[in-house]
Amino acid sequence: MLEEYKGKRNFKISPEPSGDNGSERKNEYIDKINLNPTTHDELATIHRFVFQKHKATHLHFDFRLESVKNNVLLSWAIPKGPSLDPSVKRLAIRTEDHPIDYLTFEGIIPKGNYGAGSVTVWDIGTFSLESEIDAKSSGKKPPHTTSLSEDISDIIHKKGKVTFNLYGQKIKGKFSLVKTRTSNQWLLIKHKDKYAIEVASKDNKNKNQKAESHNKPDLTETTHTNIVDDHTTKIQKNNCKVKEIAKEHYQTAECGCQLDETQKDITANNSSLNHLPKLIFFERVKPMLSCAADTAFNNRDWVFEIKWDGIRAITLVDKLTQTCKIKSRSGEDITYRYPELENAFKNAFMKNNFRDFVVLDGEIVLLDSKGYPNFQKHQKRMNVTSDRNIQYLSKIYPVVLYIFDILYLDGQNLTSYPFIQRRKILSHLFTTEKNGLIRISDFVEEAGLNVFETIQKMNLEGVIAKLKSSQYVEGIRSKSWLKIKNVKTQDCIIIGYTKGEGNRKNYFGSLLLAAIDKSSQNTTTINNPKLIFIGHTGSGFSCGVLSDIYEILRDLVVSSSPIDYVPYLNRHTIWVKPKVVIEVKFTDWTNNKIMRAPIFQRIRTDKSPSECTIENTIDTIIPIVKINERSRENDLTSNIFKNNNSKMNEISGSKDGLPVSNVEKEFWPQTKSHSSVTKGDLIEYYSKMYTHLLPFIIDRPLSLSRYPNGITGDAFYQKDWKTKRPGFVKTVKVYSESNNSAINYIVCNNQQTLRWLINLGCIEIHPWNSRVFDYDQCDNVNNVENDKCGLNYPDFIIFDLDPYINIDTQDESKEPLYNLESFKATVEIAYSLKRIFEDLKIKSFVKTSGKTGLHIFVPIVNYYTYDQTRQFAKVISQILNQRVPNKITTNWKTSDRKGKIFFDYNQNSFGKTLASVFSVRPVEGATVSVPLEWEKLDEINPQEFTLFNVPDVYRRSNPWVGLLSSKQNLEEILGRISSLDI
DNA sequence: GCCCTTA
DNA sequence: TAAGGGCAACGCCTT
DNA sequence: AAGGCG
Repeated sequence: MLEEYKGKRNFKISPEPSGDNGSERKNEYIDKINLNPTTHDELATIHRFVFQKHKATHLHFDFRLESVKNNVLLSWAIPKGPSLDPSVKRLAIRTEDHPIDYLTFEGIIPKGNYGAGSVTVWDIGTFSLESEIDAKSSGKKPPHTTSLSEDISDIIHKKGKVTFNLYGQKIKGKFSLVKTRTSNQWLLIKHKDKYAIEVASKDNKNKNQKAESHNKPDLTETTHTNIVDDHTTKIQKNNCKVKEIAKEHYQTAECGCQLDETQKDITANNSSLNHLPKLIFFERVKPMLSCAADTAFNNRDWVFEIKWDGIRAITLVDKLTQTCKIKSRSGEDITYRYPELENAFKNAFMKNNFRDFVVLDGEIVLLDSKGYPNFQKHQKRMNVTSDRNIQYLSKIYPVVLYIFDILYLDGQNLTSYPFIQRRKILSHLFTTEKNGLIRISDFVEEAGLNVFETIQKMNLEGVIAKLKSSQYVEGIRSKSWLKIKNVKTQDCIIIGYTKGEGNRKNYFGSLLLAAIDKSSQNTTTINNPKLIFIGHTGSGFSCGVLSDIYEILRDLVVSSSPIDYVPYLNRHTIWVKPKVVIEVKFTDWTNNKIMRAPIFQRIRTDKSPSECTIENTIDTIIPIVKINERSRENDLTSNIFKNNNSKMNEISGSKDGLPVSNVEKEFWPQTKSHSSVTKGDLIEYYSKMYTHLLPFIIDRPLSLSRYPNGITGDAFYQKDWKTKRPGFVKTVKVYSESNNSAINYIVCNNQQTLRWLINLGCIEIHPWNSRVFDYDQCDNVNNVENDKCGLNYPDFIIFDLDPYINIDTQDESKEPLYNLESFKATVEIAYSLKRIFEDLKIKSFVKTSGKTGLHIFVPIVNYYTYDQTRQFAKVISQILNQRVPNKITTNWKTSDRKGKIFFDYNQNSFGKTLASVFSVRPVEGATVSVPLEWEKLDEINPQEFTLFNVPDVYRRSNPWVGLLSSKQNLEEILGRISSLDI
């Protein structure tokens, strides 16, 4: 009987009853529920039930009914617990039978076990099966008994429906359990009787009485106090006031997540939310959400507002400090993004009728010149973080704030007031200017259909219907706020599909859609209508439809696109004959005439492709860019075609299985001297060279310089890695004075990381000149400069020689020759430097920068700080300047550098980097920074060393092999400087 | 946003 | 029933 | 390039 129960549990670990205590019914449970059976027979007729509160992964209720016949507890898990409202059906999932002992079980099921979490008895009592009870006496005189001949387990197996009366301390009255079509799913429904509480009814006298009573103390208080789950322990340890408040709030919220709105409001009223300091209230409050509804309606109890297409914003306006604070739907502080709103509030402070502060709910909207919301423009603003851009954008694209609710006023929580009253308060509060940035969102009573018609004509996003009497329910999708979206629909022709991922890998991921563009009819004939691409849809398919459509499409596959021009592809595409018609809904047309967020609705077997025309839309049609105008799109398209037979698999699959992307992407465009170099070529180069490269970058923080679109595309620097990364990628947090916080640097200590970096578009690698000593110490302001961290102690002194730049003669045709000339001049200086080093008996190493300069490394023991090595380098630069007067400059100013070699000793500083040895440089020719023998330096042209030949040239020898082990002592060297001949 | 799974 | 996870679209900004 | 947002 209890095999399933036993099989799921390990009774050596779990305190739950094993179910092996024999079958004797014990009096003790009966005693607990205050019955005094006098005979054994009477005892046998008593059927008991229990509701247990089970804090497992989710808080839920376990409902158990005793089957005397089988000596087990029939069990259901009820996520939301019982409801006393007959109109509320509660899902009950049938779970395995439990032993009778479980009736009074309370305890903690340890982590890792089945049902891990705490179990408490929430209500316990007896029940009687309905069929045995005289309807009149139902609920009045509990008979507590059921005939021995009928057992609940029989009814359940036979009928899939059972009705019974519960006689508990919290839960009383008639209930039914009804089986649904899906296996194991039942519904627990309260019948109408004197215990029922109908929340929905308006003339309900027991308004304040809860339909559900999860918050009542548990019956077994004493036992319960021993049951402490992780969460409460944690909270109990914090006893500062704020945390106490947080605790209360959390606990009500924890229950509240399962409550319906009426009860949620009541708990909010009773909680300390009413007295919260303003900041705490503001920070904690979550926006109330709305449920989706299909159609608008007319109803006296409702009001209707425009659904503004913008960004939800909760605002704290503080009159005392003359500030406002705006937070987004997710709780992020976004005040700084909208300086114009801050200003507007400042100006409004004098003119409003509140004393202290208010908390408002609204939507930030960017309006176009005609006053219509423009979300696409808004997107350009909403993620911008740089101050300058924010200021600029706030002037050219200012936003407005439509306020539609007030949650808090001068220390008073208004969330439990009826909506209509809150709106009254709100309208008395502000005198808003007609074209000011702070506006109150209008509403219309009753006439929802009219409002919807109007917003449809205006092409707005939709309407929100709000129940006049409703309270503000935080963070909940409440049915008292309904969104009715102005959705558009479109019949489309499927022209292709992409492969699905994850559990959709055996089907398609999305469908490529096309329709007939009426506006270009003049270029087409009736027999050959012009199909244009209008987007991908990947949502709205149920399991069955997914496979149905897939089966249909598989027979229609063709080798190339059935339409002339597809502006972009998001992944590998399989084309199909344009035969199948579907209907999708979508929110709007984007600027490129692509549907925004299209959702599959249904297959239209009743329509032919020729009927799929695009309806006229109000917004202006912006012509789609031609292929030639957008080379990037062109590239993407061709890449995807090429991928079928490309070396993508060769590179990603066979070598090490690390994922790479867009290997065919052109990173260096073709030139007279070389064909184009792809990202795949770059990956191949580094995979050949990693043994040479890795020793020079291990344990060194990296500054990434990224070129995701090749050397001609936009590039950016990146130091702080904030998002996720593969497990093999090491990082180190380094304290930064300028940020007054730690920067999380990438460290490349293995081949996989190198591959990952290259795939991110890091053409070159920029390591620090010092290594991490202890990865856990560098984020500490006190350690970052001492030897615990290690990063302040470089391994080499570096000299960066850059040839003169002649700004006047930037003529690309002369470039190679010109470069060689300046390189030769740099070599001369390098040799002079080398002679100084020889005089000082210093070992030095040279590499090309990969461009026209040279990098000279003097390896040292890492005992000296950057400040010391920089001083040393400065001394060397002075000596050099005396030996070769007027040939070098250490001045950054380019005018000063004209005709001279720039000798940069300032690179010997904390956090400064150079492109590492064997780095490919993002310049024409895909040249590489290569190490050289000093003697060979005047024989080579740095342009000769490219990503293509370096692996071969350096396969056998590496002039820098001894570098890392040649750790020289600066003090000895300094001793020799004084006796140096200039 | 939608579907599916989970309890 | 309803919350959470997985999978999709598009355009945008960020690093 | 990849993540995150609405």
